[in-house]
Amino acid sequence: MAATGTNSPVAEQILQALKGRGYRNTLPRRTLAFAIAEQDRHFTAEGLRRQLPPHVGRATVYRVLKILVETGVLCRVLLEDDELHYQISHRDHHHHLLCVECSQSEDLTGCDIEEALASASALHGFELSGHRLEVYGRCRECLQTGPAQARSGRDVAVPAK
Amino acid sequence: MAATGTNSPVAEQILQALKGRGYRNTLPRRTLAFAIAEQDRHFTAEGLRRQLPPHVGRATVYRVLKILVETGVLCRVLLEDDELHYQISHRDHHHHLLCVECSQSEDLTGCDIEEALASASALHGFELSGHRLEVYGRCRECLQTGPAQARSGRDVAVPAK
DNA sequence: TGTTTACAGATACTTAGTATCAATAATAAC
DNA sequence: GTTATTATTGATACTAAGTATCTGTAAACA
Repeated sequence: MAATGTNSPVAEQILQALKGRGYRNTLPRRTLAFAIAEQDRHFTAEGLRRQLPPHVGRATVYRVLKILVETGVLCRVLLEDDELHYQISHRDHHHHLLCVECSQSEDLTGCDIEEALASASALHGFELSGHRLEVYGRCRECLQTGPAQARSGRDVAVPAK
Repeated sequence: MAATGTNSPVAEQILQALKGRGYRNTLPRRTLAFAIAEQDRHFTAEGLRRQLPPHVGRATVYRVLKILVETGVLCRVLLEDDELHYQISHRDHHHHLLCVECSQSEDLTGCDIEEALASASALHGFELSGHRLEVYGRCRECLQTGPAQARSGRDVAVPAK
């Protein structure tokens, strides 16, 4: 079959995940899988759609994205400006270090907030059920190339005061 | 004037904050201030609007909310389902413990993630600029009244998988 | 009391996503 | 291979949340 000609392990992985869940292997889904595999940054649903041939409908894009998030293939990341993006997920529950300059993202490792959260919640009498954490900053590459620039504007994702 | 008759310290505080920033004291803003003061949970822009007399326009509601967030009077909280809510802010940068059952929220104290984040980011070569953290769970009251209930469904704000 | 100008509300638009539904194409059955 | 079943598609319309624009209005201040 045509599409598989372009050998893309990531796309194959996505299609496998769908197959494993009993979803059919359709042309739009293959198209989506290859398009997603080509993203090297996090992306929005609409941004992705713009990169697809026009015959792939909006609804289909959203439908497939939803399935892929449920399947664990993609995860959703929330940017500082509240924009919701998607990216390939490499592990189960994890957090992201998001570069506000180049949109690169890394999985945050070496940060054990789970324990701290658990004990803090306990102090409040809360039974912890989940949390969401996104971390924003500038990545190594951007720090090297672009000289830090007066860093104007808000620096945290909360009321600028 | 009618509205100020109802003595509400919170509303007064909101109006003061606006005044201090050079914003005019208008009828719609007074109406909004009193309505916000009456909220005992976090609320959405639309939800708030529905509680207002119809002559207060949509645009006005969103405009005032934006100003109040910038002013630090309100802060935005993000629920597990990505819904954006607003609530009165008591301090500068802080996080929330959100009860998924009764929508109560508490400021999370006794949780020093800043340091952990800083060192973890450093490991990745990131220069930290901000973060966002929301914690979900069940509050003391809900734990006592409603017996924990099989806790079906997702328990974390990440791909169900 | 009048003038300036911020603000209001109406309206239209945008973005992100969902619901509906008839036509189509994967898959399974034969 | 052909056919039947049914998931999936894309079009369309809709919703929710928010922004842009614009004209009339009303605060604030002199």
